[in-house]
Amino acid sequence: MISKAPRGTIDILPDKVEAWQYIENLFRRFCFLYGYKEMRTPIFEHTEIFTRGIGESTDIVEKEMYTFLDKKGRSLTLRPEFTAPVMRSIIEHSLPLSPPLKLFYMGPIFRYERPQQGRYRQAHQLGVEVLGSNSPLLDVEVIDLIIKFYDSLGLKGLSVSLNSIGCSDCRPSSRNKIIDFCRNNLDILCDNCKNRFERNPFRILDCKNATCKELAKSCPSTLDSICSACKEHFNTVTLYLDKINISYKLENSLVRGLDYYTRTVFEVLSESLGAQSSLCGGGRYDDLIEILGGKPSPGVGVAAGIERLIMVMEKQGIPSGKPQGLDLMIIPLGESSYEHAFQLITSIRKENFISADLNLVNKGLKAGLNSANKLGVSFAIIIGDIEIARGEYIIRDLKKGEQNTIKIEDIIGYLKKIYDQQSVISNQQSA
RNA sequence: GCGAGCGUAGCUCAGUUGGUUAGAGCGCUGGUCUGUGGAACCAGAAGUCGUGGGUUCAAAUCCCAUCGUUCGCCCCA
Repeated sequence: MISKAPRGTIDILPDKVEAWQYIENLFRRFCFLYGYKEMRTPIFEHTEIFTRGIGESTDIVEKEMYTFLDKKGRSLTLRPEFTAPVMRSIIEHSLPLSPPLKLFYMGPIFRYERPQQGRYRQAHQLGVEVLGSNSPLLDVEVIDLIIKFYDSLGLKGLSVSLNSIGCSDCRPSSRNKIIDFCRNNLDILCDNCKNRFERNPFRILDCKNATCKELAKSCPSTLDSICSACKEHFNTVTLYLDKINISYKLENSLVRGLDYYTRTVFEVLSESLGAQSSLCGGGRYDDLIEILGGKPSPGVGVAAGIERLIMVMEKQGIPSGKPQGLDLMIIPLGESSYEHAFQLITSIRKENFISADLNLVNKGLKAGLNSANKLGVSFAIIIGDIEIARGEYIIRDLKKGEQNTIKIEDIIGYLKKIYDQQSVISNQQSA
Protein backbone atom coordinates (compact mmCIF):
# COMPACT_ATOMS: atom_id res chain seq x y z
CA MET A 1 0.00 0.00 0.00
CA ILE A 2 1.92 3.00 -1.28
CA SER A 3 -0.72 5.56 -0.28
CA LYS A 4 0.11 5.03 3.38
CA ALA A 5 2.90 6.41 5.51
CA PRO A 6 5.38 3.65 6.47
CA ARG A 7 4.70 1.66 9.59
CA GLY A 8 5.35 3.55 12.79
CA THR A 9 5.43 6.98 11.11
CA ILE A 10 2.80 9.71 11.16
CA ASP A 11 1.97 12.80 9.13
CA ILE A 12 1.69 16.01 11.09
CA LEU A 13 -1.18 17.76 9.32
CA PRO A 14 -1.63 21.56 9.17
CA ASP A 15 -4.06 21.71 12.09
CA LYS A 16 -1.57 19.85 14.30
CA VAL A 17 1.51 21.76 13.27
CA GLU A 18 0.50 24.67 15.49
CA ALA A 19 0.86 22.46 18.58
CA TRP A 20 4.33 21.38 17.44
CA GLN A 21 5.46 24.93 16.78
CA TYR A 22 4.05 26.06 20.10
CA ILE A 23 6.05 23.39 21.94
CA GLU A 24 9.21 23.96 19.92
CA ASN A 25 9.05 27.73 20.35
CA LEU A 26 8.46 27.46 24.08
CA PHE A 27 11.37 25.05 24.46
CA ARG A 28 13.63 27.37 22.49
CA ARG A 29 12.58 30.20 24.76
CA PHE A 30 13.36 28.15 27.88
CA CYS A 31 16.74 27.09 26.61
CA PHE A 32 17.57 30.67 25.79
CA LEU A 33 16.56 31.73 29.31
CA TYR A 34 18.87 29.11 30.80
CA GLY A 35 21.79 30.05 28.55
CA TYR A 36 21.71 27.19 26.04
CA LYS A 37 22.41 27.42 22.31
CA GLU A 38 20.85 25.35 19.57
CA MET A 39 22.85 22.78 17.63
CA ARG A 40 21.81 20.74 14.60
CA THR A 41 23.53 17.55 13.54
CA PRO A 42 22.91 15.28 10.54
CA ILE A 43 20.03 12.83 10.60
CA PHE A 44 22.45 9.99 9.86
CA GLU A 45 25.91 9.23 11.21
CA HIS A 46 28.58 6.61 10.82
CA THR A 47 27.17 3.51 12.51
CA GLU A 48 30.17 3.34 14.78
CA ILE A 49 29.12 6.54 16.57
CA PHE A 50 26.21 4.61 18.01
CA THR A 51 27.72 1.17 18.47
CA ARG A 52 30.57 2.70 20.47
CA GLY A 53 28.59 5.48 22.11
CA ILE A 54 25.39 3.75 23.12
CA GLY A 55 26.99 0.33 23.61
CA GLU A 56 27.12 -2.88 21.57
CA SER A 57 24.90 -4.90 23.88
CA THR A 58 22.10 -2.38 24.27
CA ASP A 59 18.70 -3.06 22.73
CA ILE A 60 18.97 0.06 20.61
CA VAL A 61 22.17 -1.05 18.93
CA GLU A 62 21.34 -4.75 18.83
CA LYS A 63 17.96 -4.60 17.16
CA GLU A 64 16.52 -1.13 16.78
CA MET A 65 18.79 0.78 14.42
CA TYR A 66 18.03 1.80 10.86
CA THR A 67 21.40 0.90 9.41
CA PHE A 68 22.25 0.86 5.70
CA LEU A 69 25.22 0.89 3.37
CA ASP A 70 25.62 3.87 1.08
CA LYS A 71 26.83 3.60 -2.51
CA LYS A 72 30.44 3.50 -1.40
CA GLY A 73 29.72 0.72 1.07
CA ARG A 74 29.94 2.88 4.21
CA SER A 75 27.76 1.77 7.08
CA LEU A 76 25.46 4.63 8.08
CA THR A 77 22.67 4.74 10.65
CA LEU A 78 19.67 7.04 11.08
CA ARG A 79 20.21 8.53 14.52
CA PRO A 80 18.32 6.70 17.29
CA GLU A 81 19.22 9.48 19.75
CA PHE A 82 21.04 12.81 19.89
CA THR A 83 23.68 12.60 22.59
CA ALA A 84 26.31 10.56 20.75
CA PRO A 85 26.07 12.62 17.53
CA VAL A 86 26.30 15.86 19.50
CA MET A 87 29.46 14.57 21.20
CA ARG A 88 30.88 13.59 17.83
CA SER A 89 30.27 17.09 16.55
CA ILE A 90 31.89 18.67 19.62
CA ILE A 91 34.98 16.50 19.12
CA GLU A 92 35.13 17.13 15.37
CA HIS A 93 35.01 20.91 15.73
CA SER A 94 36.99 21.09 18.98
CA LEU A 95 34.27 23.20 20.55
CA PRO A 96 35.57 24.79 23.74
CA LEU A 97 34.13 23.21 26.87
CA SER A 98 35.19 25.99 29.18
CA PRO A 99 33.09 27.72 30.25
CA PRO A 100 30.76 24.70 30.12
CA LEU A 101 29.22 24.22 26.71
CA LYS A 102 25.42 24.29 26.93
CA LEU A 103 23.56 23.00 23.92
CA PHE A 104 20.01 22.16 22.98
CA TYR A 105 18.52 20.36 20.00
CA MET A 106 15.27 19.10 18.56
CA GLY A 107 14.41 16.84 15.68
CA PRO A 108 13.49 13.33 14.52
CA ILE A 109 15.04 10.09 15.75
CA PHE A 110 14.58 6.59 14.34
CA ARG A 111 14.20 3.24 16.08
CA TYR A 112 13.04 0.01 14.49
CA GLU A 113 10.57 -1.12 17.15
CA ARG A 114 7.09 -2.52 17.22
CA PRO A 115 4.88 0.57 17.15
CA GLN A 116 2.21 1.29 19.69
CA GLN A 117 0.78 4.42 21.22
CA GLY A 118 3.62 6.68 22.31
CA ARG A 119 6.18 4.60 20.45
CA TYR A 120 6.99 5.23 16.81
CA ARG A 121 9.69 4.33 14.36
CA GLN A 122 10.21 7.97 13.59
CA ALA A 123 9.82 9.98 16.79
CA HIS A 124 10.85 13.48 17.73
CA GLN A 125 12.92 14.54 20.67
CA LEU A 126 14.05 17.78 22.19
CA GLY A 127 16.80 17.96 24.74
CA VAL A 128 19.84 19.65 26.20
CA GLU A 129 23.45 18.69 26.92
CA VAL A 130 26.01 20.38 29.18
CA LEU A 131 29.67 19.55 28.63
CA GLY A 132 32.81 20.35 30.52
CA SER A 133 31.70 20.37 34.13
CA ASN A 134 31.07 17.69 36.70
CA SER A 135 29.20 20.05 39.00
CA PRO A 136 26.14 18.33 40.48
CA LEU A 137 24.38 21.68 40.17
CA LEU A 138 24.25 21.09 36.44
CA ASP A 139 22.48 17.77 36.98
CA VAL A 140 19.97 19.79 38.96
CA GLU A 141 19.79 22.54 36.34
CA VAL A 142 18.96 20.07 33.59
CA ILE A 143 16.18 18.49 35.65
CA ASP A 144 14.92 21.92 36.65
CA LEU A 145 14.86 23.13 33.06
CA ILE A 146 12.77 20.25 31.78
CA ILE A 147 10.38 20.33 34.76
CA LYS A 148 9.85 24.07 34.42
CA PHE A 149 9.25 23.58 30.73
CA TYR A 150 6.59 20.94 31.44
CA ASP A 151 5.06 23.12 34.16
CA SER A 152 4.79 26.12 31.88
CA LEU A 153 2.97 23.97 29.33
CA GLY A 154 0.54 23.09 32.12
CA LEU A 155 1.27 19.36 32.54
CA LYS A 156 -0.12 17.72 35.66
CA GLY A 157 0.58 14.42 37.37
CA LEU A 158 4.31 14.21 36.68
CA SER A 159 6.81 12.35 38.83
CA VAL A 160 10.60 12.34 38.78
CA SER A 161 12.51 9.10 39.31
CA LEU A 162 16.11 9.48 40.39
CA ASN A 163 19.04 7.16 40.94
CA SER A 164 22.82 7.03 40.81
CA ILE A 165 24.55 4.16 39.07
CA GLY A 166 28.10 5.16 40.02
CA CYS A 167 31.21 5.91 37.98
CA SER A 168 33.79 3.81 36.14
CA ASP A 169 35.63 3.31 39.45
CA CYS A 170 32.78 1.98 41.54
CA ARG A 171 30.50 0.54 38.91
CA PRO A 172 32.44 -2.72 38.51
CA SER A 173 32.21 -3.41 42.22
CA SER A 174 28.47 -2.75 42.42
CA ARG A 175 28.10 -4.86 39.33
CA ASN A 176 30.00 -7.66 41.06
CA LYS A 177 27.81 -7.36 44.12
CA ILE A 178 24.73 -7.86 42.00
CA ILE A 179 26.34 -10.76 40.17
CA ASP A 180 27.36 -12.44 43.41
CA PHE A 181 23.91 -12.01 44.82
CA CYS A 182 22.15 -13.33 41.71
CA ARG A 183 24.51 -16.22 41.17
CA ASN A 184 23.05 -17.85 44.26
CA ASN A 185 19.52 -17.33 42.94
CA LEU A 186 20.12 -17.97 39.29
CA ASP A 187 17.60 -20.80 39.06
CA ILE A 188 14.65 -18.66 40.17
CA LEU A 189 15.38 -15.78 37.79
CA CYS A 190 13.24 -15.50 34.64
CA ASP A 191 14.81 -16.48 31.31
CA ASN A 192 15.23 -12.86 30.38
CA CYS A 193 17.17 -12.12 33.55
CA LYS A 194 19.38 -15.18 33.13
CA ASN A 195 20.40 -13.55 29.91
CA ARG A 196 20.82 -10.17 31.62
CA PHE A 197 22.99 -11.81 34.25
CA GLU A 198 25.66 -12.28 31.61
CA ARG A 199 25.28 -9.06 29.72
CA ASN A 200 23.88 -6.30 31.91
CA PRO A 201 23.17 -7.43 35.47
CA PHE A 202 21.95 -3.94 36.41
CA ARG A 203 18.85 -4.52 34.37
CA ILE A 204 17.79 -7.40 36.62
CA LEU A 205 16.86 -4.72 39.16
CA ASP A 206 14.37 -3.38 36.64
CA CYS A 207 12.59 -6.66 35.80
CA LYS A 208 8.79 -6.78 36.06
CA ASN A 209 8.61 -10.51 36.65
CA ALA A 210 7.14 -11.10 40.12
CA THR A 211 9.86 -13.37 41.51
CA CYS A 212 12.66 -11.26 40.03
CA LYS A 213 11.04 -8.19 41.54
CA GLU A 214 10.91 -9.86 44.93
CA LEU A 215 14.52 -10.89 44.60
CA ALA A 216 15.56 -7.38 43.51
CA LYS A 217 14.26 -5.99 46.79
CA SER A 218 16.96 -7.79 48.76
CA CYS A 219 19.57 -7.28 46.07
CA PRO A 220 22.32 -4.79 46.95
CA SER A 221 21.27 -1.42 45.47
CA THR A 222 23.62 0.71 43.42
CA LEU A 223 23.11 3.59 45.84
CA ASP A 224 24.59 1.49 48.63
CA SER A 225 27.61 0.33 46.68
CA ILE A 226 28.76 3.49 44.89
CA CYS A 227 32.00 5.14 45.96
CA SER A 228 32.19 8.07 48.33
CA ALA A 229 32.79 10.62 45.55
CA CYS A 230 29.68 9.42 43.71
CA LYS A 231 27.78 9.37 46.95
CA GLU A 232 28.71 12.96 47.66
CA HIS A 233 27.79 14.01 44.14
CA PHE A 234 24.42 12.37 44.49
CA ASN A 235 23.79 13.92 47.90
CA THR A 236 24.43 17.36 46.47
CA VAL A 237 22.01 16.68 43.63
CA THR A 238 19.23 15.70 46.05
CA LEU A 239 20.10 18.57 48.40
CA TYR A 240 19.65 21.15 45.65
CA LEU A 241 16.55 19.50 44.23
CA ASP A 242 15.11 19.83 47.74
CA LYS A 243 16.19 23.48 47.91
CA ILE A 244 14.27 24.35 44.72
CA ASN A 245 11.29 22.22 45.67
CA ILE A 246 11.50 19.61 42.96
CA SER A 247 10.16 16.39 44.40
CA TYR A 248 11.55 13.09 43.22
CA LYS A 249 11.40 9.41 43.99
CA LEU A 250 14.58 7.45 44.67
CA GLU A 251 14.30 4.52 42.31
CA ASN A 252 16.80 1.78 42.87
CA SER A 253 15.57 -0.02 39.75
CA LEU A 254 16.21 2.93 37.42
CA VAL A 255 19.31 1.96 35.45
CA ARG A 256 18.48 3.05 31.85
CA GLY A 257 19.25 1.16 28.70
CA LEU A 258 22.12 3.18 27.27
CA ASP A 259 25.62 2.21 28.36
CA TYR A 260 27.11 5.70 28.53
CA TYR A 261 25.37 6.84 31.70
CA THR A 262 27.35 7.39 34.89
CA ARG A 263 26.31 8.69 38.29
CA THR A 264 22.98 10.54 38.09
CA VAL A 265 20.18 8.99 36.03
CA PHE A 266 16.58 10.23 35.99
CA GLU A 267 13.26 9.98 34.22
CA VAL A 268 10.09 12.04 34.28
CA LEU A 269 6.94 9.93 34.13
CA SER A 270 3.37 10.94 33.38
CA GLU A 271 0.37 9.19 34.86
CA SER A 272 -1.60 10.08 31.71
CA LEU A 273 0.36 7.69 29.52
CA GLY A 274 0.06 3.91 29.38
CA ALA A 275 2.96 1.51 29.35
CA GLN A 276 5.10 4.11 27.58
CA SER A 277 4.89 6.47 30.55
CA SER A 278 8.34 7.99 30.29
CA LEU A 279 8.16 11.58 29.06
CA CYS A 280 11.87 12.19 29.15
CA GLY A 281 15.03 10.60 30.43
CA GLY A 282 18.57 11.66 31.05
CA GLY A 283 21.57 11.69 33.26
CA ARG A 284 25.27 12.16 33.48
CA TYR A 285 27.74 10.65 31.00
CA ASP A 286 31.22 11.48 32.21
CA ASP A 287 33.03 8.95 29.99
CA LEU A 288 31.19 9.33 26.70
CA ILE A 289 33.40 11.91 24.99
CA GLU A 290 36.47 9.84 25.77
CA ILE A 291 34.76 6.67 24.48
CA LEU A 292 34.12 8.49 21.20
CA GLY A 293 37.76 9.53 20.94
CA GLY A 294 37.74 13.01 22.45
CA LYS A 295 39.60 14.46 25.37
CA PRO A 296 37.94 13.18 28.58
CA SER A 297 35.25 15.57 29.71
CA PRO A 298 32.14 15.14 31.83
CA GLY A 299 28.62 15.78 30.55
CA VAL A 300 24.98 15.71 31.58
CA GLY A 301 21.78 15.95 29.56
CA VAL A 302 18.15 15.10 29.03
CA ALA A 303 16.07 13.99 26.04
CA ALA A 304 12.28 14.36 25.87
CA GLY A 305 9.78 12.85 23.46
CA ILE A 306 7.57 15.36 21.66
CA GLU A 307 4.87 12.87 20.59
CA ARG A 308 4.37 11.73 24.16
CA LEU A 309 4.30 15.32 25.36
CA ILE A 310 1.54 16.18 22.90
CA MET A 311 -0.30 13.02 23.92
CA VAL A 312 -0.29 14.07 27.57
CA MET A 313 -1.44 17.57 26.65
CA GLU A 314 -4.32 16.16 24.63
CA LYS A 315 -5.35 13.76 27.38
CA GLN A 316 -5.27 16.54 29.94
CA GLY A 317 -7.14 18.92 27.65
CA ILE A 318 -4.32 21.45 27.56
CA PRO A 319 -4.69 23.88 24.64
CA SER A 320 -1.59 24.02 22.49
CA GLY A 321 -1.34 27.16 20.43
CA LYS A 322 -4.14 29.28 19.08
CA PRO A 323 -5.38 28.51 15.60
CA GLN A 324 -4.07 31.30 13.41
CA GLY A 325 -6.77 32.63 11.08
CA LEU A 326 -6.05 34.82 8.09
CA ASP A 327 -6.27 38.54 8.75
CA LEU A 328 -7.75 39.47 5.42
CA MET A 329 -9.52 37.92 2.43
CA ILE A 330 -10.21 39.85 -0.75
CA ILE A 331 -13.32 38.71 -2.54
CA PRO A 332 -13.65 39.91 -6.15
CA LEU A 333 -17.14 39.56 -7.62
CA GLY A 334 -16.64 38.25 -11.11
CA GLU A 335 -13.66 38.24 -13.37
CA SER A 336 -14.02 41.93 -14.22
CA SER A 337 -12.83 42.66 -10.67
CA TYR A 338 -9.84 40.33 -10.69
CA GLU A 339 -7.33 42.88 -11.86
CA HIS A 340 -8.32 45.37 -9.16
CA ALA A 341 -8.31 42.67 -6.51
CA PHE A 342 -4.93 41.43 -7.61
CA GLN A 343 -3.44 44.89 -7.52
CA LEU A 344 -4.80 45.48 -4.04
CA ILE A 345 -3.52 42.22 -2.59
CA THR A 346 -0.13 42.77 -4.15
CA SER A 347 0.23 46.16 -2.51
CA ILE A 348 -1.06 44.84 0.84
CA ARG A 349 1.40 41.96 0.76
CA LYS A 350 4.19 44.38 -0.11
CA GLU A 351 3.50 46.21 3.16
CA ASN A 352 4.18 42.98 5.00
CA PHE A 353 2.00 43.61 8.06
CA ILE A 354 -0.99 41.25 7.86
CA SER A 355 -1.72 37.84 6.36
CA ALA A 356 -3.90 38.23 3.29
CA ASP A 357 -5.33 36.02 0.59
CA LEU A 358 -7.36 36.39 -2.58
CA ASN A 359 -10.51 34.37 -3.23
CA LEU A 360 -10.50 33.24 -6.84
CA VAL A 361 -13.24 30.63 -6.66
CA ASN A 362 -15.72 33.02 -8.34
CA LYS A 363 -18.89 31.48 -7.01
CA GLY A 364 -20.44 34.66 -5.76
CA LEU A 365 -20.29 36.71 -2.62
CA LYS A 366 -22.04 34.20 -0.40
CA ALA A 367 -19.60 31.44 -1.20
CA GLY A 368 -16.71 33.86 -0.85
CA LEU A 369 -17.78 34.94 2.64
CA ASN A 370 -18.46 31.34 3.51
CA SER A 371 -14.96 30.20 2.73
CA ALA A 372 -13.52 33.28 4.46
CA ASN A 373 -15.49 32.25 7.51
CA LYS A 374 -14.11 28.73 7.39
CA LEU A 375 -10.57 30.04 7.26
CA GLY A 376 -11.12 32.16 10.34
CA VAL A 377 -10.64 35.40 8.42
CA SER A 378 -10.98 38.67 10.35
CA PHE A 379 -11.69 41.11 7.52
CA ALA A 380 -13.02 40.76 4.00
CA ILE A 381 -12.67 43.30 1.23
CA ILE A 382 -15.40 43.05 -1.36
CA ILE A 383 -14.76 44.33 -4.87
CA GLY A 384 -17.52 44.38 -7.49
CA ASP A 385 -18.41 46.57 -10.47
CA ILE A 386 -20.25 49.07 -8.26
CA GLU A 387 -17.24 49.47 -5.97
CA ILE A 388 -14.86 49.87 -8.87
CA ALA A 389 -17.10 52.54 -10.41
CA ARG A 390 -17.24 54.46 -7.12
CA GLY A 391 -13.58 54.04 -6.32
CA GLU A 392 -14.56 52.67 -2.89
CA TYR A 393 -14.30 49.06 -1.74
CA ILE A 394 -16.37 47.40 0.95
CA ILE A 395 -14.41 46.32 3.99
CA ARG A 396 -16.29 43.93 6.23
CA ASP A 397 -15.41 43.00 9.78
CA LEU A 398 -16.31 39.31 9.89
CA LYS A 399 -16.05 39.02 13.65
CA LYS A 400 -18.42 41.93 14.31
CA GLY A 401 -20.56 41.51 11.21
CA GLU A 402 -20.23 45.20 10.32
CA GLN A 403 -18.99 46.82 7.15
CA ASN A 404 -18.33 50.16 5.52
CA THR A 405 -16.82 51.53 2.34
CA ILE A 406 -13.33 52.96 2.07
CA LYS A 407 -11.67 54.83 -0.74
CA ILE A 408 -9.21 52.58 -2.54
CA GLU A 409 -6.20 54.71 -1.74
CA ASP A 410 -7.09 54.81 1.98
CA ILE A 411 -7.45 51.06 2.48
CA ILE A 412 -3.91 50.22 3.52
CA GLY A 413 -3.80 53.12 5.97
CA TYR A 414 -7.14 52.04 7.39
CA LEU A 415 -5.96 48.44 7.92
CA LYS A 416 -2.69 49.59 9.44
CA LYS A 417 -4.57 51.69 11.94
CA ILE A 418 -6.72 48.73 12.97
CA TYR A 419 -3.77 46.36 13.34
CA ASP A 420 -1.69 48.96 15.13
CA GLN A 421 -4.43 49.37 17.71
CA GLN A 422 -4.74 45.60 18.06
CA SER A 423 -1.05 45.13 18.71
CA VAL A 424 -1.10 47.90 21.31
CA ILE A 425 -3.96 46.12 23.06
CA SER A 426 -2.29 42.71 22.97
CA ASN A 427 0.96 44.22 24.26
CA GLN A 428 -0.87 45.68 27.22
CA GLN A 429 -2.53 42.37 27.92
CA SER A 430 0.69 40.42 27.92
CA ALA A 431 2.56 43.00 30.03
C1' G B 1 10.87 -10.31 18.41
C1' C B 2 6.33 -12.67 21.56
C1' G B 3 0.88 -12.64 23.12
C1' A B 4 -4.15 -10.47 22.55
C1' G B 5 -8.01 -7.09 20.41
C1' C B 6 -9.59 -4.14 16.28
C1' G B 7 -9.94 -2.65 10.67
C1' U B 8 -17.35 -0.54 7.26
C1' A B 9 -17.94 6.95 3.52
C1' G B 10 -13.02 12.41 4.67
C1' C B 11 -14.10 11.72 10.49
C1' U B 12 -16.92 9.05 14.61
C1' C B 13 -19.50 4.76 14.43
C1' A B 14 -24.27 1.21 13.55
C1' G B 15 -24.99 -3.23 10.64
C1' U B 16 -29.32 -9.10 14.21
C1' U B 17 -28.23 -16.55 14.48
C1' G B 18 -24.40 -15.52 7.24
C1' G B 19 -29.95 -13.65 3.51
C1' U B 20 -32.49 -8.55 -1.48
C1' U B 21 -29.81 -2.59 -3.60
C1' A B 22 -24.50 -1.70 3.22
C1' G B 23 -26.75 2.72 6.93
C1' A B 24 -26.58 7.17 10.56
C1' G B 25 -24.34 11.62 12.62
C1' C B 26 -20.60 15.22 11.60
C1' G B 27 -18.06 17.18 7.41
C1' C B 28 -18.34 18.20 2.00
C1' U B 29 -21.28 20.10 -2.55
C1' G B 30 -25.73 22.43 -4.25
C1' G B 31 -30.60 24.77 -3.35
C1' U B 32 -34.32 27.78 -0.42
C1' C B 33 -31.25 33.12 -0.70
C1' U B 34 -29.21 36.03 -8.84
C1' G B 35 -24.22 41.13 -4.18
C1' U B 36 -23.51 39.67 2.17
C1' G B 37 -20.76 34.35 6.13
C1' G B 38 -21.75 31.63 10.89
C1' A B 39 -28.36 29.30 11.77
C1' A B 40 -32.44 26.38 9.89
C1' C B 41 -34.69 23.30 6.27
C1' C B 42 -34.28 20.41 1.64
C1' A B 43 -31.45 17.74 -1.86
C1' G B 44 -26.89 15.47 -3.59
C1' A B 45 -22.02 13.29 -4.01
C1' A B 46 -19.06 9.99 -1.60
C1' G B 47 -17.75 2.86 0.31
C1' U B 48 -12.68 -2.45 -4.16
C1' C B 49 -16.71 -3.36 3.86
C1' G B 50 -7.83 -3.03 4.87
C1' U B 51 -5.80 -6.72 1.08
C1' G B 52 -5.59 -11.82 -0.92
C1' G B 53 -7.44 -16.60 -0.71
C1' G B 54 -11.09 -20.28 1.21
C1' U B 55 -16.11 -22.34 3.09
C1' U B 56 -21.31 -21.55 1.29
C1' C B 57 -26.91 -21.37 -3.06
C1' A B 58 -25.45 -16.72 -0.45
C1' A B 59 -19.91 -13.43 3.34
C1' A B 60 -19.11 -6.73 6.02
C1' U B 61 -20.55 -11.22 9.10
C1' C B 62 -17.40 -17.80 9.33
C1' C B 63 -12.02 -19.84 8.34
C1' C B 64 -6.73 -19.01 6.75
C1' A B 65 -2.92 -15.74 5.33
C1' U B 66 -1.13 -10.84 4.91
C1' C B 67 -0.80 -5.52 5.90
C1' G B 68 -2.05 -1.65 9.26
C1' U B 69 -3.42 -0.11 14.09
C1' U B 70 -4.38 -0.58 19.48
C1' C B 71 -3.18 -3.00 24.32
C1' G B 72 0.36 -5.87 27.06
C1' C B 73 5.61 -8.05 27.16
C1' C B 74 10.50 -6.36 25.79
C1' C B 75 12.69 -1.65 25.56
C1' C B 76 12.40 3.42 25.61
C1' A B 77 11.08 9.29 24.13
